[in-house]
Amino acid sequence: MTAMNSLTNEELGSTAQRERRRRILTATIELASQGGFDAVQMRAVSERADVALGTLYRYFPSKIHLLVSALGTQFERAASTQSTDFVGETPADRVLGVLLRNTKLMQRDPNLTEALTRAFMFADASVSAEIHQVGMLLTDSLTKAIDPANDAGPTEEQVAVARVIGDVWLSLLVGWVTGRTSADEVRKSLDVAIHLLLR
Amino acid sequence: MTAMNSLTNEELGSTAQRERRRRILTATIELASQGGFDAVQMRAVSERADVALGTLYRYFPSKIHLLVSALGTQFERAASTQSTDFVGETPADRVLGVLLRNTKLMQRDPNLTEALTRAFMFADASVSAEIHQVGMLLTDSLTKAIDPANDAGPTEEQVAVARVIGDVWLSLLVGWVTGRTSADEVRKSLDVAIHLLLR
DNA sequence: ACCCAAATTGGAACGTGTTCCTATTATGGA
DNA sequence: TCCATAATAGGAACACGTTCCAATTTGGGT
Repeated sequence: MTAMNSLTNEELGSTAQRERRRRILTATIELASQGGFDAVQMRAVSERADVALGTLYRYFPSKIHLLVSALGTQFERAASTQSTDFVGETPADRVLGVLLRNTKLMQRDPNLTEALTRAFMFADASVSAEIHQVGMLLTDSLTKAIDPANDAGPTEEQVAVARVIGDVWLSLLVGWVTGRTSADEVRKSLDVAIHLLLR
Repeated sequence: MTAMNSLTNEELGSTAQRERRRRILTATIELASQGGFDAVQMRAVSERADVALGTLYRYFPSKIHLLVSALGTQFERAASTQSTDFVGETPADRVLGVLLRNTKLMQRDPNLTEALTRAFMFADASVSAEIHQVGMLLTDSLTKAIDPANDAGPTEEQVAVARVIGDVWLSLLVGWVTGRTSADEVRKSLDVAIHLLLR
């Protein structure tokens, strides 16, 4: 109970509380989607979610915690809706498929992506729990794309490669979000990096 | 004259102005080194550099511009003091050498690294000029490490590989700065990534 | 040496993230 | 049902990045 972590859905007792948490995250994503990082203002979130400002801070101890948690829920949703349909002969093709689909999804809502990505990158050590959860989701989906048939879990090497690819993807996403890399350059660089790493 | 970019040393007319700029960057690095990103407060920088707050903003239009520019000067200094002494037989060894040395340098001053890295990652499109400069310095030093004897400039492929390696390094640095990756993990992951990319 | 434009100073003011406090409301055990 | 405790509401207050302004200083051209 360190007041340092976001409250997860599981440790919330009553239905009303889970409902509050859901409203907060929904409001966050709506605001982010409309105006990006800057539009996610804590007062605005609390009003739209119909909670007091103090309550918002009890659920999420900072704007960054809030946004990274929102990113986590988005990733969970994405992971649950696409887990099994890998296309492609080679690991490189499948991984590229997964990442291009994710990239396209995110580029369809640039404001939301900007908000979530910048929060992720700006997060400090106090957000490591929330960050770690997102990192795991990403690495998992990549190792599965590398080796979909494997039930025994990925090898150390596969995890290492997946991590590197995830890192590259994140860097490229940051470049795109911050306007220094075009969508097309992201695709090309991703292609280059993946084929270098999975050959 | 869009007031959107940091003033570079070259476009500063008088000696007094160059001196002011130097004082500002020195103050920035000192404060960052002592207390990290949060300690670089614009009022504190202006006081320590003995410039008015408004002047500070005339030289650097935001805290992020200021920190990314400071990062640029650090990179320049590092690049000028180490440019020619590559050790190692293979490109992978030489690149690893360069990045491990840089990593060690940065890990010796964690607060400074935290401040500069987070600024770099948080920067938006308005900082692209400053960002681009840093990116060039990094990519250059990597392509030189890959192929030191080459006077004709790197190939497209070499640049692509260098960029990917730079991205991975930045992501790892962010992980370390935010406390989710240990220094040892950074070394190991770097080793893995480089040997995957340069083989 | 003088004048004008630009640069600098010093500080007030504003916006937004964060903290804090008191009054009120919900919750769970006796 | 009643009480003790926690949770929430409502909003003031504070910190720091940023903007703005009036007064002063600096520097270059004549």
